[in-house]
Amino acid sequence: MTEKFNSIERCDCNVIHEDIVNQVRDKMPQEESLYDLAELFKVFGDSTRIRILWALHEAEMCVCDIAVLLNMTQSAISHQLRVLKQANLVKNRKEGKVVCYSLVDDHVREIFDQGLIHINEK
Amino acid sequence: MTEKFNSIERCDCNVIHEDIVNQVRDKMPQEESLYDLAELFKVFGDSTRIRILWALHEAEMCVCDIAVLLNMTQSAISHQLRVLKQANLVKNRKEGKVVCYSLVDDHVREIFDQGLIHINEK
DNA sequence: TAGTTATATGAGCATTTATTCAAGTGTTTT
DNA sequence: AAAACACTTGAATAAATGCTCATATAACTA
Repeated sequence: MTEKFNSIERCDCNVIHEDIVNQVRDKMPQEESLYDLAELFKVFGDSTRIRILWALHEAEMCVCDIAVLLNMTQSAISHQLRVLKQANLVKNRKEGKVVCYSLVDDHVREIFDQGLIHINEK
Repeated sequence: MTEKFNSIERCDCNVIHEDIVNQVRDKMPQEESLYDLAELFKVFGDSTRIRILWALHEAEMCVCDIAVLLNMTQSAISHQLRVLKQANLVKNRKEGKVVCYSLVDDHVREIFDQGLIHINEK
């Protein structure tokens, strides 16, 4: 939101390619959309969270089960589940003392798959 | 690779849900795949890089043009292009002094789209 | 050859982030 | 009621990260 109008030096290219740059500028989505998109991918950009998401894609699980599965502390898992929930990727359900987490929808799987396609094609 | 065998306390859940946890464990991809996947998404998880990728999806561009388009220094753009190249998302082509960058393939667009589907559905 | 242009790179700095630790909440069990 | 249990939360810390600044490189130009 804090648009900057600093002293980015222009070069000859900018003049030569002015039309191209302007065309691209017009086609770019609004700053906010791209920021949100980056925020979403940032959530996927951590191996702990990726592993949690993958696990939840297989089955609904409680915090302590995920902790044992990934061999990490409950606290660490709980912190990351919070991030995942804020990103609207997981939801939870209370069953007595236990809190069960699951995926909100199946987008996660599709995003995974796209990523894997890229990785497996190098 | 450095597998940890620390003192993650087991709870009653782990015993009750032992079968589920083991099933999920068996289905989980190898640690390395998920790590690579996280690394890929980490690259997408920055708004500068997302904006560069989006721009390159519209047109092949040189470093200084991208810098002007995004109103950032050439140095900052160059650093990020390096990250994108290491992730095998962009390639470059030298034309005299000028270095032109473009997308390696169209996976980027597909990964974008999956992300946008999720964002637009809250 | 000297100077300019376009880009790359390394060090430094400020910010973000993932985990740990300690303490707190709410539920169940004894 | 007290203790145990599953989980959450906030502060602290170490590591990672993005940008800036100065400098280096490589190609073009005068």
